[in-house]
Amino acid sequence: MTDSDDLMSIRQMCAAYDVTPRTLRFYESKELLFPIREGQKRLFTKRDRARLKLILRGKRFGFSLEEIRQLLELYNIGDQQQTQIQRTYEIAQDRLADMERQRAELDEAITELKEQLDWGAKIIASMKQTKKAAE
Amino acid sequence: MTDSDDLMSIRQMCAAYDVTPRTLRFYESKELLFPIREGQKRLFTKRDRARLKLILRGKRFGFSLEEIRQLLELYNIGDQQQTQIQRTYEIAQDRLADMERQRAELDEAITELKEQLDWGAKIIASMKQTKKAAE
DNA sequence: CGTTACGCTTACGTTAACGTCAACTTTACT
DNA sequence: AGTAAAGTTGACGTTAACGTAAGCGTAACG
Repeated sequence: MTDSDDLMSIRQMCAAYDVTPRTLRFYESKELLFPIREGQKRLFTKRDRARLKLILRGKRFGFSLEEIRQLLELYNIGDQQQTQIQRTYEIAQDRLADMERQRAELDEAITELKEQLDWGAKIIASMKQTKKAAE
Repeated sequence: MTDSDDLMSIRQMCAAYDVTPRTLRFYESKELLFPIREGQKRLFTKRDRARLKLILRGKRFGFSLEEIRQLLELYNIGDQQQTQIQRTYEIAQDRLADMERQRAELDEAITELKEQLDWGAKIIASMKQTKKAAE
């Protein structure tokens, strides 16, 4: 078991994470991924895969790729100067606050939506009753 | 207190909900709002304002305008035929499930992000210590 | 009666995040 | 050698949700 089974082709990546080649190349162009090259071809490392997972999850929360790129720097924290770290740290704090606000609103909306649904269900039920009575 | 103080001009709407005229006209064109007309001019009713609030909240959760439009039909449930109601009802059920999944993921992400931040904070602290020691 | 304010329509411009060719090259069979 | 599979780099197309500017109507104000 060498280091090489740590590397994946673009197709393998696509299959594994359900994305297109275009997407992976796009992410590379945006400096979200840094696959190494074997000649022309891209080879994705374990690190790229970890990053991709975070990217995909980030997207599900509505983060922009640029925001995700900044968050990813948290994982590179050792590379940066202290001021940079502080900045990144602050960005993440803000994001966290945003997310918690979002969750609170989401809770509210879920509750209200559920009420709406109950209401709708009751109307449907009453309509069925009316229909039955008319038969 | 007649019915007329129930009506707002486009500018009043913009001020009240922090949106642009363009946005309101756009929402109308997409059949999310239905302001009445006084000559050429739009007059927004209480109903439009209620809808706008829901639209803006929907957006904060990353719903598309089209999805929001469908959700808004829930509030119009009396107007529809039974099959239509059923469809809308199902759509809302699905959305609700989506939202709950989203919340679960959000909870997870918040937890992980918090851990990352703790980690970052510790590193920063230790760096300050090191710096102090060097002085 | 001119101009400022508000409003309208039409229509082209913009950003994000890819999709979708086209036109190669390289590698892998057969 | 022929060809199919997998990969590459441009470069233009697409959708959503407005922004922005042009050109026009009208209504109140000084």
